[in-house]
Amino acid sequence: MANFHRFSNRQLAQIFEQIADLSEIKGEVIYKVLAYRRAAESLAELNREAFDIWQSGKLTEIPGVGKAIAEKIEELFTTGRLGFLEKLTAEVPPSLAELLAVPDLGPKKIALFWKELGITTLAELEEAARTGKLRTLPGMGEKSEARVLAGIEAYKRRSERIPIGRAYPFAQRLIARLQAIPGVQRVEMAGSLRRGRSTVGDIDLLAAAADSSSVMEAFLSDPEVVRVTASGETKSSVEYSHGLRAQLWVHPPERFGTAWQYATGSKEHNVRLRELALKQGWSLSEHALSRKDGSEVLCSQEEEVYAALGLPWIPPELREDRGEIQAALEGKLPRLIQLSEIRSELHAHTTWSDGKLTIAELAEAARKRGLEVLVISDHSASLAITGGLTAEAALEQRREIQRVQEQLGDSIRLLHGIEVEIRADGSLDFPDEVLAGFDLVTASMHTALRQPRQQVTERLLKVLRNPHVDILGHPTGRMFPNREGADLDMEAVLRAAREHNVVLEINAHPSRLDLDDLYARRYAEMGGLLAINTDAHAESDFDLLHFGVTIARRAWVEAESVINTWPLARLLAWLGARHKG
DNA sequence: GCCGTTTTCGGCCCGACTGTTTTCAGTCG
Repeated sequence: MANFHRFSNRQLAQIFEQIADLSEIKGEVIYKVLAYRRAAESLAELNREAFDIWQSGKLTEIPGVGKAIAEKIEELFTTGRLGFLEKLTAEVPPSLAELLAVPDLGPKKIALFWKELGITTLAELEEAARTGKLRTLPGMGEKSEARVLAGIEAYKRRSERIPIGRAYPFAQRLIARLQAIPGVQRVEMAGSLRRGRSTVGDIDLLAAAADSSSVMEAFLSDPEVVRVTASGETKSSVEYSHGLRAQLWVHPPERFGTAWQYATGSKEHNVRLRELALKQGWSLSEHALSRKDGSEVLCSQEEEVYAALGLPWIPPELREDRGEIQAALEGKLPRLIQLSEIRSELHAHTTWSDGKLTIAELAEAARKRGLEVLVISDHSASLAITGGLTAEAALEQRREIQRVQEQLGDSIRLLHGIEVEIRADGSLDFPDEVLAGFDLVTASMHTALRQPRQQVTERLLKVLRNPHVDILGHPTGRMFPNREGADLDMEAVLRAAREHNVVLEINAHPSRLDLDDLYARRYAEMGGLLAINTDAHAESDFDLLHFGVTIARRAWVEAESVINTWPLARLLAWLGARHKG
């Protein structure tokens, strides 16, 4: 048995990203650079291990991976090294790649600074800019030099990508302000925020107005704006005091459809769409669909853009160049789950552990939102910080739930669940006979997430074999922005969950969003069932449900695969069948 | 370097904004 080097998808993606960066600075043909970059992106969002795909001899089936890149991946797996990259880094100092992340610095300028001034690091670049050396270079002037310094500062204070839970409410406030401006017909979110990515780089907004000047001015002069990074007639960008950035496009209402389609992206989706347009004799831009003779077709609605290309409207959550255009061409787009189809909350906490509401208050909050079923599922004892339940307390809680149910009548159905703690050794807080008493058992990990891959994977496999476990809660344990999830062999976890018919949770809290869209898609494709839960600890948490639904939509998931969409009778029948088996 | 219901060779999205090189290159999304 050969000793292979098991690079993760992420490691492979980083390697090809580095090749792309250094090749670009070197001045390599741009299409090679783009090919490496596309392969890197493709690897990064693969929902299976490239290593496994290599072992089955199917590397070139990965989009963007052809013969040359497949050979490089194979070299990495078999030797642990890549001769091509070693040659490249001998030629182009690898420290230059970091400079590409500085705003307004691209490969051409970086190559210029390197070749003319020998600059290879950020510190050297800053020094050269401060001492006026950059302005002497061809194509550079005082303003460009100042721009480099500003870029370096922006890079240093640059926040990481923003969790959607933070960006979304801020975007809503911005929209409300802009909508109040006379002449503005409509303001919408665009970009990765509209596509529902878990983190966003900046907030993209699009306004419809015949005349852009007043809305642009309002956008730029907002009291929270600390810096204007671009300002034009149709597009402006700003930075706010708390580090968020936003970008606003303004287009006339009759062109809103093409503009919104463009501003929503993703870039890759747009590229594919424009390629398709070209094949059909169109040129597609944010302004219009145009023919070669210069004639234009204007679209005020997005649907018209897609329809002109012979496609059904593609929901924004799918626009990631993950096969959605092909599916649309074939009429095989999924009928994505919608927020309104959710009937039950299966994971919520009360004052019996670390929740803020009593059972009655929680039930009322759920009922007010139209939920038909609420599973009370507090923490179990070993998660001491939450004041988790002992087996005795759980029995007491069950009686309390029954009492509250009697008061509520049939306005909402309460079930008694538990979020039982998965201990470090993979055992659960409660013995089987206690677990058997609950209507629904969710098992979750909160501690010892840093265990080595094999250990933490085994730990979950053991849990999944337990017939009392119905749902695996927030499977990886990740938390935005700081805590990485456990280093799981996800393929093994998904297979085991499927084998034992365990439901995987998409935890809707914006700091979790766990499972993520890639693995949720994989699990649904395997025929597995999902649950979308808010993990509510307070009343307002119920309103975070849409974030979870968005993850499911990004995962191409239909309502049928999500048990929260099932009517009570079906849910109970399913639970009953599980617990008998 | 990848890819193929117009191509196994010859393509590979499109436009705004900025600064500098007075007609365009670089960067970005």
